Amino acid sequence: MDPAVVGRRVRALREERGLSLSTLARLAGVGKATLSGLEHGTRNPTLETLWAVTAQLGVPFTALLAEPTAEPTVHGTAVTATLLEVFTETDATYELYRMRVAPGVVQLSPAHAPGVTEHVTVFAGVLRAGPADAPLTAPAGGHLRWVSDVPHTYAAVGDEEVAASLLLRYPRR
Amino acid sequence: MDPAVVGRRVRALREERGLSLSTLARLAGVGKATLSGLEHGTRNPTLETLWAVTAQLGVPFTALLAEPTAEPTVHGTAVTATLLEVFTETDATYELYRMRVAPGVVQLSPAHAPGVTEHVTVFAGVLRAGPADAPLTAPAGGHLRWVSDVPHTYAAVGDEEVAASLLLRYPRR
DNA sequence: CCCGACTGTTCCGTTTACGGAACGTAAGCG
DNA sequence: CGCTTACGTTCCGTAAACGGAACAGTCGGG
Repeated sequence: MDPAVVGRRVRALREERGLSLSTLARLAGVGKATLSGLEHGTRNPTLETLWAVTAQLGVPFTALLAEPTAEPTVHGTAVTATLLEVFTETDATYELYRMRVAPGVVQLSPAHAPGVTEHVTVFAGVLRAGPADAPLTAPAGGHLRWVSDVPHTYAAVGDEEVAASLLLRYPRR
Repeated sequence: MDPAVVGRRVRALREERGLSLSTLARLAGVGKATLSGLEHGTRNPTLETLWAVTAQLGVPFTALLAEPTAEPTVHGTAVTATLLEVFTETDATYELYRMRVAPGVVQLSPAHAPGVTEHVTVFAGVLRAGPADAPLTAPAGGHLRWVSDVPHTYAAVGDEEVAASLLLRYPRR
């Protein structure tokens, strides 16, 4: 586990909220040196420190700490996906994945059950995905949706690895 | 946050697995004194220590850090949202929320920073949301997207509560 | 009985995370 | 231009978390 990762996330969350390092340190009741070191990953923060900071940011620990292990991960030729959450509703079940697509390879996935749809939101890179005969393209920040009861493909456009979230919707039969 | 709670959970998890304190300490690469103090709540463990111990137990941090209910960031009258994950990319950070919208109320939320976009995928119910002057509508399985640097609204259409996932995208400055 | 191997706790010297103060820097204002 | 205010980083003495060793207690075998 990389403390630098935690640091970057804290900094990102702080800046999203428009808080300065000084004010967050004051609100959380920790020293500025502590917070600075935490964000830089040059310190090994204490549970108490982490708690104080995350409480001020209104963020659960989960959001800060990359999942350690035991997460179901699916590996394909180009795609690796880790299951984050499963939402069960009355008429459908949703599976939320964190997805990464390696560049230079095209992955072909078989058809799912009838009515299954996929929603992809691209975080970084450019993704071409969708039905094998008519794939769609989306850049970072973009969103794709298709009905995946036909064979479909995933591919990164260009040299950059694609990061995205994948939401699978399985209608109740 | 009570360190004693964390300690009791670690001890419980360790004993469930039939591990002795000594062996867990050795496996995790921490001192026995450290682990003993951690389980008793008489220490304020370091991120590194927690990581080492939980990794050996095969347990995500979440399981340790009491907050079964977490903290729903109650946006207000109609919407309750809980932060599930934060994704940090090079040009943007993403916050993924689980969202529920109560029927019969319309919620108005203030504008976010420039460039922030919201992606909503509806799981159940019918959602009307988006810029206050031009809201969009989506049924279960549908998807909405808008730029949220203007005031925006959330409302459930009909009597059914809306369940959805909300993805907030904050571009890097 | 002892003995060895094991349990978990306590002691202790070293390492280091802590917060306050001092620092360099940048932006706003007369 | 100063002067002020706020920013984030670095310095530093103190407090405490760290691992190793020594400790008492318990079990099972020769």
